[in-house]
Amino acid sequence: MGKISRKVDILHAASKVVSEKGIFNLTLDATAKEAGISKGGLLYHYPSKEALVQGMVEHLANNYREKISNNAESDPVDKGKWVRAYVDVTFNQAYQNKDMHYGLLAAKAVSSNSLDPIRELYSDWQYKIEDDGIDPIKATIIRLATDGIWLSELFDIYHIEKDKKKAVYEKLREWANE
Amino acid sequence: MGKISRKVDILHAASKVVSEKGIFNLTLDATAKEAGISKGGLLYHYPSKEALVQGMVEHLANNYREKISNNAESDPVDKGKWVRAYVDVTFNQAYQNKDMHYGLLAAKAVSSNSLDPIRELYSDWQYKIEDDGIDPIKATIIRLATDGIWLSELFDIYHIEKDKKKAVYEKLREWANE
DNA sequence: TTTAACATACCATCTGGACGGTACACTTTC
DNA sequence: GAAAGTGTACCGTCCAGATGGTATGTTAAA
Repeated sequence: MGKISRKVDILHAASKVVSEKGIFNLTLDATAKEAGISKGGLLYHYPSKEALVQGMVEHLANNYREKISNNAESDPVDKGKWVRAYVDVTFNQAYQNKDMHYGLLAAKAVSSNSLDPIRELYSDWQYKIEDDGIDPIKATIIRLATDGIWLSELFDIYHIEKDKKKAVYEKLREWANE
Repeated sequence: MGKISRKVDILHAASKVVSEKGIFNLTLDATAKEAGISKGGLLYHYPSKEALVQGMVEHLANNYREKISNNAESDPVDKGKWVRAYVDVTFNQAYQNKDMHYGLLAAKAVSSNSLDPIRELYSDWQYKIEDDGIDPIKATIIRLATDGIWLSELFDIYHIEKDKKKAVYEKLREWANE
């Protein structure tokens, strides 16, 4: 897209490779080709495959963190705002560049440390969600159900239908207000 | 363990490799070594890497299907029995040979078709859960939350604490009775 | 003219899997 | 009942191809 950040373009290219061809085909060659540069050019920006995957995870984590923060902070009601933000962003906003989730798949494959930024995010959210003014177990369940949707979709084991997804979304939102 | 089924031993060995060393190190050599046989011997039982992974997924799917069926059929109360069976088995029984879940990770990496047995299971359960005598959306949420736990654990992005897990379990069971 | 942003050529290593054997338990044939 | 044949369960070696990464250009902007 923009010429400003070729690095982000490369990240998108890598995600596309993973989503279309699987983790085993996330090679430097394939990523470079998808990004329209040579392998040398790719290695200039990301000096190793691990660095590339790290970049994917960090980009995803930063985007996600920012979106949820914005959402929670602009919520007029205090009680349950983090739970609502989590549900809202995951259901409605994160799916636009859903391909970026594939960075997690790659990270899980490459090395265990690569997932650290996401783990940190999660433990942070869990803390906020449990202190959100609603029953913490209920809040946790709402969060887990939300995770269940995107994880099973990322994993490709279960794709929920649009209508059902909307109904689930509405019920979860309802619970986040009680 | 038993000498009866070397094939199952091999499957366990492969799962162990994935869980300990990651998907990229699931090689025929590593699996053979872990199983205590040679590569040639391994290839006798599973003629290709894809066949090995296929074996892992099928084994997991069969075990899971059987456990849930037994659980549901022995439930004295009809209403909500499939939802309860799903929650019960996933929380309390599937975690004994949790390592087998790593077959899914391997399958996702190797080829898209390898996951078919699990997809079939899932669509089957979804059907039963929606026709279980309780509100289908609520039933779906219970199921999604259950998935959220094991998927995020498998993915290694969020590990729920024991106490919290128990509390979640009890609340989900409670909802499955309403 | 220096430096950022690439491209090209090349190498060392790893991996799947094909293949030729081996050991041994059955079974059939004579 | 011994010899010959047959199927099962392995072992160890070899190799073509793919892959991550290095080393060394090249070009265009500042």
